[in-house]
Amino acid sequence: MANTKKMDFVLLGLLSHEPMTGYEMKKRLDTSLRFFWGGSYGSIYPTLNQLEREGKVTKENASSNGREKILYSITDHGKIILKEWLKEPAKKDELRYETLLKLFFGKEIGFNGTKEHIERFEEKCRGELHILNMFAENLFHYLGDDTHKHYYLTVQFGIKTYESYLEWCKEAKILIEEWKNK
Amino acid sequence: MANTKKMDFVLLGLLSHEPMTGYEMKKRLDTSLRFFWGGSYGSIYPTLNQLEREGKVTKENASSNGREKILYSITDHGKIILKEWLKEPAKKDELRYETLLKLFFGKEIGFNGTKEHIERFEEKCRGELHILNMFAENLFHYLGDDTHKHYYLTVQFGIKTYESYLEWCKEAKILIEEWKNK
DNA sequence: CTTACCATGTAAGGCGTTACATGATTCA
DNA sequence: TGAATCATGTAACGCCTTACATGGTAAG
Repeated sequence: MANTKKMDFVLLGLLSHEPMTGYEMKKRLDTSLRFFWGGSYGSIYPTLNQLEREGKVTKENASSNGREKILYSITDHGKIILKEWLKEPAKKDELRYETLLKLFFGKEIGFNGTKEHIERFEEKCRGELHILNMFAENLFHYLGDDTHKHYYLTVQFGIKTYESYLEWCKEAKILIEEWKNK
Repeated sequence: MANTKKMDFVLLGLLSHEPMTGYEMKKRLDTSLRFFWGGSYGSIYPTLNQLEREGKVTKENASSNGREKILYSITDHGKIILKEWLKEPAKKDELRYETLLKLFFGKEIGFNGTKEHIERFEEKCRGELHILNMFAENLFHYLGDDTHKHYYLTVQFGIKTYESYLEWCKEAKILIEEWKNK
């Protein structure tokens, strides 16, 4: 069964930016990467241990006072593995929208139900777009740095995407109104 | 552990359009739904049997000559279950793009590597957009029918999305050229 | 003093893909 | 006659989330 797991590369990638704890990696997944990737502690911590066994990261005890804390760093070997993967073409770009599924089968609930789904989606998009715009604004001050430049590209991708979603929402609602009144 | 499985609703939804075989459902997943949903035989056939045990679909032997063939139909109970789910707000709209992951960590391979990823992505988008445009053209002749109207909405969503992806590719490549020459 | 946050980890179990297994028909 | 397509299904196994378990610190 093939290697479909990406978490190791995600964690190596984060550590290529700077050493950090597992907890911090989770936060990055929930903020910077949240638009296009995710992951839970249940997959982060075991993967981190696996990476250490494979010599791709090193642990360093950074507990202060009584608070447990493990700082992870990427090794040279880890960097090589990461680079190899980064150079390979991306294999899977996948979108899974329940909203579209419900729209596709929407005949069963009628245009009013469909419209409600679109309006909920619209609200969510506005929220996401707002967050991404803030990210972009902040990032703008750090564009001297290559890491931030790459980050910026993905943020711009998100902004473009959500803007087009919102346009679609508008048009879709107009279409539905037309269809309803016929 | 919660019910995260959606395949039952997908199959019920397809059968709400018309009775069909498991093989045909797989084809729909690979064509009409391919932009926003997927699934393999390994999850289709077992789910179909489960749905029958639950009284949500019925089987009908439609073998002709020696070729095995099972036609599935949705039951009244199945329709009720489907409608209930359709009325609920969508819970998860998820995008997982390896391309964006490789871009995010792109510092490790430099702007040339990043640019290659974008160009590959661009080509893929052009292909997808071409397919979606053909779908839209064909669908245009069937817009009298509500099922096709809902299908049309999702196709328009895909078209908008890929068009914005292509715009982003163009802009991202310009940015990268600027960054490279500095 | 209590809530939010920092911090690490395991166990159970669901979900879904890949690979395998089988066999008929249609078309070039 | 060989390749593509129609057609159904199972087994192994990997991956990931949810829920649980634990405990310290900072701020109000």
